[in-house]
Parts: sequence; structure tokens; C-alpha cells
Amino acid sequence: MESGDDIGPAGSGDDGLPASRARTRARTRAPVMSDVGRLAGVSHQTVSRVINGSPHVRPETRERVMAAMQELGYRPNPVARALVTGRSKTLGVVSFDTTLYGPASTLFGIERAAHESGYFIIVASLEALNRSSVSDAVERLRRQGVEGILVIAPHAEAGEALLDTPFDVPLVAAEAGPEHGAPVVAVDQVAGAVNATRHLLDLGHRTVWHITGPPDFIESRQRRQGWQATLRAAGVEVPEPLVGDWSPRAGYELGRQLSRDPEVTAVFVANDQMALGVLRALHEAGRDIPGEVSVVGFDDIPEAAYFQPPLTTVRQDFIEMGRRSLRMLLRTIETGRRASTEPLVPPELIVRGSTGPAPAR
Amino acid sequence: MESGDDIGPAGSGDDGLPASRARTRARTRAPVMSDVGRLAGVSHQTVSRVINGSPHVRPETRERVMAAMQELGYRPNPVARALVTGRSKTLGVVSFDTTLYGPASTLFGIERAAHESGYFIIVASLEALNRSSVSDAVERLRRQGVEGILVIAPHAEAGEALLDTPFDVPLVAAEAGPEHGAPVVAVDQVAGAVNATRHLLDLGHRTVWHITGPPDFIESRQRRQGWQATLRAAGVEVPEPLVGDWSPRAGYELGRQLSRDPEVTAVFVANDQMALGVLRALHEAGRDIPGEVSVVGFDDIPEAAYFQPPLTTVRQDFIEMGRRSLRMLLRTIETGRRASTEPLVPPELIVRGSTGPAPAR
DNA sequence: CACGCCTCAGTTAGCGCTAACATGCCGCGC
DNA sequence: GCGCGGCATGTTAGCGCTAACTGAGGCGTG
Repeated sequence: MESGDDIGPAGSGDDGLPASRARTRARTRAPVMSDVGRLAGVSHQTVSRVINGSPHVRPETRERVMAAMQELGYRPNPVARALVTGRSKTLGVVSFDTTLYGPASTLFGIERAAHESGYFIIVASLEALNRSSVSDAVERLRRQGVEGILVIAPHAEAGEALLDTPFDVPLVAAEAGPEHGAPVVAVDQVAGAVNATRHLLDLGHRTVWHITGPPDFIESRQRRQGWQATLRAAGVEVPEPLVGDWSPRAGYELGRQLSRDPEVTAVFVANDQMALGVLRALHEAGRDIPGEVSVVGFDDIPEAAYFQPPLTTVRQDFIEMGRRSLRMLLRTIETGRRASTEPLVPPELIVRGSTGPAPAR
Repeated sequence: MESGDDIGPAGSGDDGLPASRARTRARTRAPVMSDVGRLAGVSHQTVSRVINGSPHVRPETRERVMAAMQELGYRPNPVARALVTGRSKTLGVVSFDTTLYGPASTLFGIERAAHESGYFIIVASLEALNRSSVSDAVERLRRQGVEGILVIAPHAEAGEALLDTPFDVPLVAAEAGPEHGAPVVAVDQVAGAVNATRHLLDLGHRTVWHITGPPDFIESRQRRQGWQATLRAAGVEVPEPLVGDWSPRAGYELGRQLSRDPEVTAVFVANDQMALGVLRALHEAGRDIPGEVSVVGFDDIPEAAYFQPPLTTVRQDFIEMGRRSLRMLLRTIETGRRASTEPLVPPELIVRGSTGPAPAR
């Protein structure tokens, strides 16, 4: 791009050539199509043809137009184009707390994929996780004229909110339960929990305790379900699960409870942050990991490999999730009808140092 | 144009009542201002007045118009409005790796603040951290018609790229060094490093070792500078700093090096993730924390309080950073000229269990 | 009672672009 | 020689909205 240098504040001199106009008008009005046309000696429509790559333009004319655009530092006005074509080339993403690793990574994957497809992403983050705030965000994005909406909705109520969602806007949900109106892209939480639990049982543990996330998160429910099903299938006792809130603090508090019970030799924690708290509580209680107690987390946050001991956990490929959901949204936009739900993305068990054979009794 | 109802596949019958059209056209063309006007028995301009809260509308008329909007499910077309007003109510954010806690939180703060001010945020994340990719992202956002741009630019080269940036778009840099063309909002990294280092010296440590971030990050440089200046001022030896890359892995590797040197009793690590690696390395080497070695991190990520031991660190208020930079950008847009750089946001030392008095020698 | 002025509404003219049609020109076949 | 079709371009008409003017009616003022 050559235009970089003709916009700066320094270019004051008038060297007589029309080229200097780009400089002097720096803070004037931006050039429009007909300005380009005038300079190139063609109509604005021909300029439009050049921009949109119409085949019916003589190469020579095309050259002249390009030169004129260059000279004026012309850039097409996307708003005007969007008005007439009805396509804004923007997509909306509704997300809760993009500070967390999961949503942040998903958003990142979405953005990357969108960029590759020539779309822009408008984010609307939620103040609170409830039905009306989701509908609200969706509504705001529609008002803004997005072509489609992606909802990162790990929360049950958020998922329900999608039912209120008007059908005239393409919409895809990521990380939501399968029970709602919109097509869903998600990681197979149940499978992840099954793998984690099975891993612990395979190590010889009599049964596996569980710390869940907040009950209104779909992921919490599904992980719990996978854990419970696995224990049932194995015909072992299903201990009462402890309910956390995803925070390391909750993990710590609940970990202290568990550490008092000598029966507890294996814990499946619903996310890595809580698992961190559990590790700490067990450590403080003098319980050896994995000698006396084994711990499995969920997510595989970048820190997990450096916990003490390194955390065995279930990896979710959030970036891939983002890409997939974007692809699905684009498909929905193109075909004009809601796509069906995609196959679940399989998670992967990453075995590290926080799990080991059950202690001899 | 009356063509609204001859577009849909279903709209064949003429049912006479305008009211019922709202239903039948559900999946047809979206209603526009004149549809509302017609239904309410006023001109489209009066509808516009109602929407924009003009005082010169009789309450009764206003009522009728509102009712008509309601009935048709009318929503104003933001694109058309943007075209005529020249204001898109969107801002662009350029950011590198929004997967990391810092940028993610800053983005979150920005988005919140933008929402409060009635703006939307378009994100453009960077593939790579270099000059051209930043200019590129800025360019893309301009093309999209944003009113202003916020660059989260912790990287030196990214900061330099701002120099290439055209002056005709309001632009604010967050987390950048002060040396560039754009106004900057940032946390006082030097002060943070000084506090951390001073804290360790005050505990009686002879000197303080340092693990830096990648040298091309401004934050790395400033933290290193604050650390070095403090040691110099105290008249103590300045050990050669070790260079990391922000990752826990790097912290671990470098921590292992440090753990071999019995002289090392205090380490200031440039971020919490690397500090985690250091804790682990020291632990494996059998060095007691904080008995034998004290460790201080930087950032205060949510996990830090649950490391073993809980990490003493320097807290940066990323959300506040986001808010401030957004405020500054809006000011720039309103006043039409680039604001001057804001005073630095002071960080806060959070003392936890990873630091203690120097061991007796 | 004429005049000015305010209130409330309507009419008109774009914003910058694309889509659809119109036009002039060329070469071709009969 | 003349019509005909395709190419390269111009002209016109909007997209849905706001801004700016226009106009009708009501009311206070000298």
C-alpha cells in the first residue's frame, strides 16, 4: 500500500501535480467514487466495476481507474455498500465473561476464522447470565445489522434464551446444550467426563468423587452426568458430588472437605481452576498427590502442566470449536436455513502427574 | 415502494387490513420507516422524529407511531442511519492473542465501557506481532468504517507500527510504550517492578534475581528497568537477568537454572505464568518457598492466590485500563484531535505466601 | 387586526454505493 | 447494405435513513 505517506500531516508543499491533492485534502472530505471517476475520466459506475472485478472493463480503463484510486487514496465506503447490498460482512458474537480461558479462546478461534472468510466480528459481552440479557445482546447485535449471530452459551438459561430468539437471523450456539432451537457446536462433555472417570477407575480406585461447576452450566451437568454414568456402569458407589463455582477458591474450600475423608482417593474436578484449589487443599492437609489422592481436571489451561503435581486433565480444543461454529454460521447464512447440529468435538484426556494407582489399603 | 408484500412466497392474498401484514410478512421483507408511517397515518419523517426523540411531536402522534412500530416489529436500519450521519457507532480494537489473561481482560473492560457509551466493538486480532500486521489490522478496521481504533500493543514493534498509522482516524494505544505517535493508556510497569523488588530487598534479601519476558515486549523492558534501577539505588549487585517468553514452561526451565545456585534467595518474575513454572522448579529442587527462596510474580491472574505457596505478585487492573483507554478514545473522537497521554495507572503489590525474610546465612 | 413566531407536520434532497436498464459501437452473416 | 448480438460504458433509480427546508395552523403582541 502506497497511501501511507500521503496522509501524514507533513505534506504541505504544492508541487503542481494533481498527485499533491491527496496530501492537501488529508483532513477534508474523503474521496468518493465519482471523484475517482472524474479523475480517471469515466463514470462512477465504471469505478464500481473495477472495484468489484467486473470482466466488462477494458484493461486500459481499469488501469486508469486504479491509478486514480491510488492517487486520491480512495477507499470504498463499506456502509454505503452494505446499505445497497444488504450485506454488512459483520457477525455478532454474544459471550459471557471473555476473561475466562474457555470463552476467550473460543472467541479467538471465531475471530480468526471470520477474518479468513472476510467477515468482521462484533462482540457483545453479557453483564449477567440470564435469559433477558442474552436476548438483549442478540437484539442489540441485530439492530447493528449483523448478518448472523454466534452465541457462546455455556449456561442453561442462556440456552433457553435462544428459544426467544427470532428466526429471521442466522444463529449458531457454541457450547450449549442440544435441547434448544438453534444448531449447536460443542465439545463432547460427557465423553470427556467418562474418560476422566474411567481413567481413575482403571487405576484401581474404588470410586471417584466429583466437584461440579455451578449447576446452571450445561457443562457442569454433562460432566456430572458422564461421571455418574461411568460409576454406575462400573457398579460402584456414587458419592454425593460437591458443588463449586469454577473458581480456585471453591476448589480449595471443597478440597479441604474432601481431604478430611480418608476414603477419598480419587477426585474428578469439573475444571482446572478448581482443581488447582483442590491440589492446594490436599497439599496443606498433608495428603500426597498422587500417592494418596489422584486428581483430574477439565479444560487443560496452559498453566495445568505446571501445577504441583502437573495436572491430569481433559483437553478441549476451544479454538477448533470457534472455527467450527463459525463455519456452521456461514453455512447457515449462505443456505438461508438453520443448519443441523454438528457432531460433537471429542475431547482428549491428558495424563500427567496428578493421577496414579490407588493406594494399597 | 409498495413491493414489500410481493416478495415473499406466501404473500398472495390481499386481506385489506394493514394490521395483519405484520404477521404475514414475518419472513418477508423487514418493515421500513415508511411502512410504519403509513400504518400510523404519518410521514416517514415523523417516524424518524419519534425515534430520535424530537420534542416537536404531539404526544398522541407519538403514541400512534410507537404502536405502529410495535405492531410491525420495526427496527431502524443502522446501516442507513450510519450512511447519512457518517457515524457508525462502532470502534475497532486491535489486539494480539486475546487468549492471554491480560489482553482478554483489557478487551473485556473496553467492551463493557463501549456498551455503556452506546458503541459497538469490532475486534481484529493479529496473526503475528509485527509492524505490517498491525498496520494491516488498522487498515481493515478503517475500511470497515469504525469511528476510532484502540490498539492493545504491548509489543515494541506493534508500537512502532502506530507511527505508520494515518492521522485521520482517532486512535489510542493501550499497554504501549510512551514513545509513539498515539496517546497511550498504560499501567505503570516500572513502579510495579520497583515495588516488587523493594519488597524483596526490604525482607532482607541481599539482591534480587529477575526473569524477564520476551525482550521485544515493552512490559518486559519496563519491568526489567524498574528492577534494575531499584537494585542500583540500593547499591547491591545486579545479577544477569534470565530471559523468558511468558510461558510457564520458560519459567520452569529458568527456575531450574536458578535452583542450582544457592546464592539465589529472591526472584522477581515478569509474569505469573512464568512464576508458576519457577515455583514448580524450585519445589522439585527441594528448595523451600519462602523459607529459602522468595518469588514475586506480575499480573495477579485469578489462579495466583492458589499456587503453592500463594503467589506474591503485582496486580494490574486490566479492566480499568480498558475503561480508561475507551474513555480517552471517545474524547478523541468528540474533540476531533488526539488527546494527550493519560497518567499511568498505578499497580498494586499483593503480598502472599511466596515471599518471606531472607534465610539466615 | 396584521404581523411575527412557535408548534407540528410534510416534502425534498441527498449520504455513497450497486443493480438494472440504456446507449453507442463494432464485427458478423445474409 | 442492414439488422443483430455482444462488448464497454453511461444513466437512472433506488437502498433506508436524516437534515433542511416548507407550510399550515394557533396565539400573543403592538
